[in-house]
Amino acid sequence: MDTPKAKRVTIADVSEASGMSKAAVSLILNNKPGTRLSVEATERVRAAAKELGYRPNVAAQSLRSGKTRTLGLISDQVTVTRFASEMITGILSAAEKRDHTVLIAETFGKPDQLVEAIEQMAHRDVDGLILGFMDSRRRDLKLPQTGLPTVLVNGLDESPSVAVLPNEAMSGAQAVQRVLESGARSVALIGALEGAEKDPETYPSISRRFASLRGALAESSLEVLGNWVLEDWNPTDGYAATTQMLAEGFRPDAIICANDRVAMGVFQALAEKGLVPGEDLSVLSFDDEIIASYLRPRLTSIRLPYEKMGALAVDLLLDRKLEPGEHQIDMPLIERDSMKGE
Amino acid sequence: MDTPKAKRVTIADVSEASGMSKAAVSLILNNKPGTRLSVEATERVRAAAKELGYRPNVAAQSLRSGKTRTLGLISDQVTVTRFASEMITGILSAAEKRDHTVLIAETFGKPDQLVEAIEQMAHRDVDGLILGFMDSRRRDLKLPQTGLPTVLVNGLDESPSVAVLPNEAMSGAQAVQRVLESGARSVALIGALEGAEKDPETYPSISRRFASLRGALAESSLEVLGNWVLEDWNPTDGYAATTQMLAEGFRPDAIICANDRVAMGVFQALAEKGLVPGEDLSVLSFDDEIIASYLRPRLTSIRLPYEKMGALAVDLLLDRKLEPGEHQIDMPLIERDSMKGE
DNA sequence: GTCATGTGCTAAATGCATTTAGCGGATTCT
DNA sequence: AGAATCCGCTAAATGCATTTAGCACATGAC
Repeated sequence: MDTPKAKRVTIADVSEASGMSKAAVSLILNNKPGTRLSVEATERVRAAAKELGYRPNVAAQSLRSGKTRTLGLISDQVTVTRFASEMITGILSAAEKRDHTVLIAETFGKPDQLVEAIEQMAHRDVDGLILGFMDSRRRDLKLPQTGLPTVLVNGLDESPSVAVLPNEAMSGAQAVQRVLESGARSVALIGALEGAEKDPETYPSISRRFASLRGALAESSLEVLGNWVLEDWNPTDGYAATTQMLAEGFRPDAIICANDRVAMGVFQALAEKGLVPGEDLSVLSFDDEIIASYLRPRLTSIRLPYEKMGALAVDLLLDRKLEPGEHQIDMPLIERDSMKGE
Repeated sequence: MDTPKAKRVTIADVSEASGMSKAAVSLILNNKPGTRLSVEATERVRAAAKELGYRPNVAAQSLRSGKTRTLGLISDQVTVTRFASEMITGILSAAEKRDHTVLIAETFGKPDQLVEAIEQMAHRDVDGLILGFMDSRRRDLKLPQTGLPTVLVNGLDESPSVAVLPNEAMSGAQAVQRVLESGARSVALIGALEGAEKDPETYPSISRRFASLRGALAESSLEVLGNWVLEDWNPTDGYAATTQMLAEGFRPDAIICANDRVAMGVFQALAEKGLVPGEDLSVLSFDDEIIASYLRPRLTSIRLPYEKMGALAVDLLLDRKLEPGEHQIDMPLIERDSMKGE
């Protein structure tokens, strides 16, 4: 029908072409140490392999070795926010560097889909599993016992596990530092989430972010204006809090926002009063979502380093660094136009 | 070291446990038609397989059949915008429905990386290839001859190929229809891209979007105000055009924006003049990126249906519908708060 | 009773790469 | 010279599922 039977080149073909046995070919092409094959033989084989365009059959290799050179990524959400995509990018490039490929599945946050996906992956004999989460809660994952080496990215399990998290313990201090450099004397903190902040076991990232923030604030000379607790971290929430704050007569030199979506609402409220971030006051935020660069002026934000987190997960898996515990990645401050000073 | 040798359950184990041959087990478990095995035998085998938790070894199956039940997705960008993620979601669920898994690679738009990725995928014996693009230009892809069935999503090749595109030929008419329903008499079209609009061969989506828009506008009773050509489709461009438009005294009943990023800039310019979309005038946009729902008021937008496009690509591949040509997916209008009427 | 069919099932080949045990010849040691 | 060692290389086993050819027995036709 199609091409006249584009037969696959196998090791047998290379063996025949080079006049050596299949065993010799395999030994040579895999650079096995301790073998005693002659230089000419080695060269003949390599030449023949190249000539024929030989590529070992991955299925056959897997069948023999039990290894697939494939990693599984199971994410709760691929679709929303820049995070999942960036994590995927990090994982993809790290895996490619080490000659592995990546199988992807998505659970939409449903526990049974997670189990299903894990079993799928186990069935496909992946060499390791990465579980990615879009919000870093601690969950009771109830992972099926597959024996697969597993790393969680941006999440924790009730059971001990290997986890990669953003270094939120430093993030707040960094923010306060930058606010001080802006020359501010007073600051408003918009976006505490009451439940989350007081439950560090369940919400490691949020609680650490705020603990770090409040600790640094307390040690600083900054005057903290009001206490702006939100229901949620959406633009509407930031907008409402800021409108209220301005109506109550507060006029901070700087605003620290819980995240970029909150900051977006803050920007809108400020714009309505003719206040321009970066000129009339400073605004600093967390996460560095895509909207941070869309906003006018562009938003300075402390970035969630998903790409590096994904890459580290791959390395941990492939280097067999699998003692349960947390690995943390620093969060860089992405300087744009919403902060005064510097 | 680990578990005491968690040996894999093979077909031989099932064979032994059920007292039937391996051949019989394979025949039964695969529901081969035309076989004449007794009902009791069939049941014994199924019971044994279930009991032991037998799962066929994928590598062995692939080795035998030459099929891997794996699809390759190569995307130029996973990281930016919601599109790639959504395409991945569509592909993932469609593939899962048909019991296939998906291998993913990213090229960052670099042609040599594309070739590299395709060869990787071919080497891994994927059953089909999906090439995803974030902006739908026609490109000279120079695909290596792998013989792999291939579908392009949101892109075209110079050579004939199977492609899935959004149905932009309808999108403009739909937009104009909605603007008429809003009760508008006049409209401004913000965001023509001169080069792209006049080069339908290279920019099928943009040119069709605008051709459709202009055609429908000409047939309608609407007065079209000004001609707002942009350099690029970023918030800044939309902001600048709108500011200028308002300064020149234009005051359209409705604004149609080239895409959501442009609309974001339009919103900012309107806000500065105290104009509220959905109340003082209507704003309609294209793409339905995440920011569309972040904006205040939330932006009504005609959606790029990436998820369905991805899913269709999978079906085309698995159904072997591979005659070169275009498949189009309708673009739904996502109603939110920025349009009057209805 | 004999030949032809039908029935239920299995042995063995196959796909491909990897790895171990070991063969035959050359060299070195005693 | 005979034994021990080394060298360069290969035959064959292995991993697992699928599929084809065909075996042994039962049933039916004449």
